[in-house]
Amino acid sequence: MDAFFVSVELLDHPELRGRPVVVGGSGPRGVVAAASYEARAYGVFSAMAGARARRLCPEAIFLPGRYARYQEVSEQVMAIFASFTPLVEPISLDEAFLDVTGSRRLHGDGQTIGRAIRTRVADDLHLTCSVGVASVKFVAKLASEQAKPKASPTGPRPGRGVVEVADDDLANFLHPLPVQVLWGVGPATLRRLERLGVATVGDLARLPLDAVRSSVGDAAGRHLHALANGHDERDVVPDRRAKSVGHEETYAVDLVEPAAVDREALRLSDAVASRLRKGGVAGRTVTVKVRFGDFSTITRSATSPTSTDSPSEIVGTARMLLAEVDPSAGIRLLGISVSGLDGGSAHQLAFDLDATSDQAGSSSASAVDVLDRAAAERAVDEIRERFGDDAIGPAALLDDGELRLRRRASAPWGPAAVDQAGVGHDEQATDPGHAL
DNA sequence: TCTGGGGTCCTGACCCTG
DNA sequence: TCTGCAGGGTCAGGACCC
Repeated sequence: MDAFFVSVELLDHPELRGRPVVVGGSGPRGVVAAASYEARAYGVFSAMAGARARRLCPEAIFLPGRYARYQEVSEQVMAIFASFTPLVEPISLDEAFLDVTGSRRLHGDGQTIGRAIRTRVADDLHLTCSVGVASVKFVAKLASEQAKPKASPTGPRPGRGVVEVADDDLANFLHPLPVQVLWGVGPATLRRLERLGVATVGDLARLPLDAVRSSVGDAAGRHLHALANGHDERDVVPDRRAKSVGHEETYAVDLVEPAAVDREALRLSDAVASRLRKGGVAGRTVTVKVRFGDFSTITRSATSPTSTDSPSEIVGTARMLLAEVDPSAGIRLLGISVSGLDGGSAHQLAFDLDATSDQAGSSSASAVDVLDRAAAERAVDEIRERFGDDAIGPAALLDDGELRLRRRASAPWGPAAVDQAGVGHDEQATDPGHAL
């Protein structure tokens, strides 16, 4: 999709068409999530710090971003893709690989299908997309980049819409491109490759494999060398399962008080657990991530013998891990994730759990406690299903009678506002909820 | 200059076990 | 019983993607 987040905003706010519009980057520590082609003409690009974007283009209109709305439109886009082939592999909200090998008899060749998809997306959703056609996934991705519109000082220049790279033209297409277009070449790998005299994909393709492996590592070396030579055996994989579920948040003002850190750990754990249960999965490894004011980042993790989707168990592990972290230097970002996922819902009872009702005064959890808690969590899920994510939550998150849960990605591009506790909150979450 | 959020994958160190 | 080794699991961190 072309400038997807911005295009959705323009769909809902047509009066902004033709003006420089930026999604994200409005807060003190936010970054740009998407920029309209008019804003790009000023040098504003995604992932740029909001402050820099405002300097480059002071007249730009900054919008906070509505993840749920983009998700909704994304589902409509993916449904159109799925009407051409069942083999759709989403790589983000606005991009997907489609294997149309088996659809050609019905819908025509790759170019024809690409044009038909563009027409459907334009007619049904009033959005534009660009299509790359190739027999190799990452080449198709690069071709789609070349098919996109381009920003210019006089306004957006339309792209070609569909670009196909034939198999016998792979080398001609790939080799002149800068090596950083390859998936897996970021700033660190680029520096290493530059030391080998590599500037283009062709330079990399001509190097001996062993030289590349010794420079960037075995796995990355093999992968990049194969890509540079146009080899990519990866199939289009629909229904890819997540391997971890996590939440992290950057705060408008660094957290320094242990109580504030604890409260945020509870909030994040609750959100993660809720998503695990929604996805029907549970995980064994809890990881906490802490980024300090100087941007140094540490992670700490612990793996338990049994998997969990319980907020109390996740926050318990997170608290244990955070006990080793001194927040006095200021915590800029806190994150909690759960990995080692398997099918959730069923609760494995550990041997140290009492199989009978817990005795009064005993500090150990009984099997009955666990089952009661699971029932309570199911009830919470049902309430959230009916009344929204912010309808119910841990009492410890009550703030002046208002429950502030701020769930998945409601402020995905940085903090927007600051309250007295120094914690940025989502401006959309205004309805007081009910605490547990 | 200032660096979000949600992920995946890889590497190396370390520990445990057979 | 001790030692060396290989393999697997865990943990922490880095790099990268959209």
